[in-house]
Amino acid sequence: MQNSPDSPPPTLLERIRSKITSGELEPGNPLSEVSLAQEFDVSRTPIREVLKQLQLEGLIEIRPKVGTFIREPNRREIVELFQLKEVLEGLAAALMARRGPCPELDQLEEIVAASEVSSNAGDTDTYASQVQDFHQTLVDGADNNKLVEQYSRLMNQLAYFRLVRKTLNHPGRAVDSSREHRQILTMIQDKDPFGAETTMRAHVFASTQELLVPQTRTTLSLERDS
Amino acid sequence: MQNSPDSPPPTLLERIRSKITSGELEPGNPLSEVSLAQEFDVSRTPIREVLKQLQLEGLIEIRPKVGTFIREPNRREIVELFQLKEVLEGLAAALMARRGPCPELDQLEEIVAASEVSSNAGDTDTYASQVQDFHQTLVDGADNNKLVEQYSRLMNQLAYFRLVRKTLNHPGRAVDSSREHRQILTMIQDKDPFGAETTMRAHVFASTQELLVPQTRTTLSLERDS
DNA sequence: GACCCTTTTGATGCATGCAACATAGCATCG
DNA sequence: CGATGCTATGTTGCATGCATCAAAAGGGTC
Repeated sequence: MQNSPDSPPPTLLERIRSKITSGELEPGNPLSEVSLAQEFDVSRTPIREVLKQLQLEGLIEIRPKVGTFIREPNRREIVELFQLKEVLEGLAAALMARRGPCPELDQLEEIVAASEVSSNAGDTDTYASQVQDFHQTLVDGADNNKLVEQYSRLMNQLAYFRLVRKTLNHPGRAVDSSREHRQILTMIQDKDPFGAETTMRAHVFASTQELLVPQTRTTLSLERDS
Repeated sequence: MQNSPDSPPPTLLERIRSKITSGELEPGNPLSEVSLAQEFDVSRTPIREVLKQLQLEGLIEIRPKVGTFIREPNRREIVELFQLKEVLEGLAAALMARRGPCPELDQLEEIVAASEVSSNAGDTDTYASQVQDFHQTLVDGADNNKLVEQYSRLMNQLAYFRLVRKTLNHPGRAVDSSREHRQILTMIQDKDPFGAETTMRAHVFASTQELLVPQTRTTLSLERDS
């Protein structure tokens, strides 16, 4: 009994999507309908429906009569997606601050406390997953289902996990990031929507800059190792 | 030769979607696959693919083994969608202000000028379409394709056109709205991203309030008329 | 008359087969 | 030797048929 009773089995859509977002399949790789059909032991028809939807989500590209390929967002698209990420997470912070106490707020407190430990310890693996949790919990805590939907689509497109690790490898970013998380949490607890949103956006922007200009921090890492 | 050479014929997805968003089909109405297949002279297979995608967009609900129905967003969902609309259009205004001169900026100038005329004249029909143009042009002018995508999905879900008319029927709202448009335009021209975003968000918020609390303005209109 | 069980109906879910087309490899010709 | 046209192959696009299931309709019983 691996499954808890109320967790439905993942749909075909989710299973195929996770094959892509998990990085199991390289960008540019062709995705044959027949091979997917064999792999998941269904016919081509449901596979085709899934692929069409994944195309709509921007994860794959279906070139008619040619084939289906995993899409790799180019730099411009990544910038565009991060601009959206900034305002969506900013909105989440503001909504959560307005909302007041809720289960997600307690979770946030725990996550931030734990992440302060791991960031100071330099445990980037643990911290990376805590960063994920922080942002996801914040979006969930906004109590806006449509926001959750749009946000998850966005994160799927970014294949975010592939990128976060890179950022956090920049020494010093983890502790900075952790401090920013604490600030945001405090502002939410103080019911300061404007402050929470502004700080959140600055935080996302800073993380984005780390990602898009990786060289600067890498230079710093050399200093640390010496 | 109705079609201009570079405008592709609307896809099946677009045709069926427009049947829903145009209000041609009432919410709650069943959408049979076979009847749609007959109407568009294709088989059920492509229809099914389209319906699955429309479900993902939130426009319809597919109840397995039962049927497909046009979804009507409830009040809570509408509030959620407008919260998103606020930040997305705010982002668009900020990006456009940062961007500087562009074709869309000139279009905006023309639209605002024309809408000032129609709003003062009380021509709500004309003004309603100009409002549409204003917001769409602003989003287009942000030069962020992902934003355009998310925004259009959002507007489809809102079936916005059905609602705008109601708002503008509130006497006085049109002129207020028009004045706000002018303010936003000026701030974009002045390259003031923060001001443009803030004003845009306030504008969207005000319009939303008009929609969700229709009674207030009706009361005010009595005062104004007296 | 109300309730429950059975039947019927109509819808979707999926498998399969064929058609259409883009691409690559190869033979042919200049 | 290079360019061009042809053919082979693999892919998607779509139509159709059957299986499956939910909900309504009907009949029987209490």
